[in-house]
Amino acid sequence: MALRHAVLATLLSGEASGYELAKRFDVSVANFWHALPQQVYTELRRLEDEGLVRGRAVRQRGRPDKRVFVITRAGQRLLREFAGGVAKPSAIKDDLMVKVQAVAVADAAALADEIEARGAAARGKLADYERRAAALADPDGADLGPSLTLARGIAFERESVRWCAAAAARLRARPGAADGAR
Amino acid sequence: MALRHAVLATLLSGEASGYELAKRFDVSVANFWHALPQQVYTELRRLEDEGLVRGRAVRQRGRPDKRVFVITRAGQRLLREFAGGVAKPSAIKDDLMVKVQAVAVADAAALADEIEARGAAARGKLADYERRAAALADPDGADLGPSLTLARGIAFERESVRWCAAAAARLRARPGAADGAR
DNA sequence: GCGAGCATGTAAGTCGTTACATGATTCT
DNA sequence: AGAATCATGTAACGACTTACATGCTCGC
Repeated sequence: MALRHAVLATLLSGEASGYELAKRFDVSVANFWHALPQQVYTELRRLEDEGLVRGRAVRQRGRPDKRVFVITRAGQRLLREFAGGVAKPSAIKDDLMVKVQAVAVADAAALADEIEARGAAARGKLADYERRAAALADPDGADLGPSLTLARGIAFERESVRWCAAAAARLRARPGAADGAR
Repeated sequence: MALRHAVLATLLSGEASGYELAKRFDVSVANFWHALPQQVYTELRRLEDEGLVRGRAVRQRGRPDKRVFVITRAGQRLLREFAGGVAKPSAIKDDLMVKVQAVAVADAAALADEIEARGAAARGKLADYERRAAALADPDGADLGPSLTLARGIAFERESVRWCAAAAARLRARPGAADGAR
């Protein structure tokens, strides 16, 4: 049960609907956490049942109605307790790196293409994070947390862009060019 | 079922026992994947049942006997099929970053300490990866895959070291010094 | 004698992913 | 007309984590 902490921490930056949170988790907060929309909805329901978040319905015109959630005092207390404990080591799972590790039995050219696509995606995320970092009102005060995690995300994506370019080049330049199957 | 691909890819670099693989997954291959010993043992048994790896017993003196595993042709075929498909986006989960995001309701000094400990761990990993990268026999040929994933790990850990130092400094220098509880 | 490292597993429970399900509105 | 976006969920299944279990050797 760690997704709940990620959800609560995200809500510190302001209220959000399940859908908005889901998008952040699916695409962009991939900075330090990742979750699917279904997970987020399920978790929000549980958090509400336990009084850690509060939701209210918002009528919209031209769009389906939605429910936006805010963190409660009990939620903040839970977060503080979580922050007091020991953090688990970070976990990374990256299919693409597994493929790279296995390039000896795979198609290097196709892999180079995929890596370049990943590099393009990283450039997109980078731009997004930089926009958000620039938009923070008080990067050394109230927004210190988000400012630090964004700084991390920016450094990470910059590094990704660099590595993807270098890796694709090395894969294309490698000696035993054609292989693919045996 | 993606752990199996990570195990098979790791075995491309040479045979290993369950214990050895477990350590690589628990500590160091955290570079691009992460798994607990129990998972590795369970997966190895399944892979052997399916003929994707082959194990043989090795008698040892002064130590318990062990079983070392090698990848089979069928295993290589499976890896190649995996490499041919589309890679899932990478997934990161980092408790420490959740804490950082939530620093507004937490103890900033304690967090700075923990971040510095993480930085020290990153320096350790970095040294390990650099040793391994230097030990590769043919970084642009047979060892291209491991060379690229190590390069990624090295860049990542270097960035971690930098970020940890900067983040700890900013947490200690922040305006509203004492907080912790409310 | 005790802790650390080597070496391998099982069982129960929690978490995450995939597939299914619905429905309105806006853009092409 | 069809695709994309907004908006929210349930159910089944597969993956992962935590707790439990065993036993030997080496160094302090």
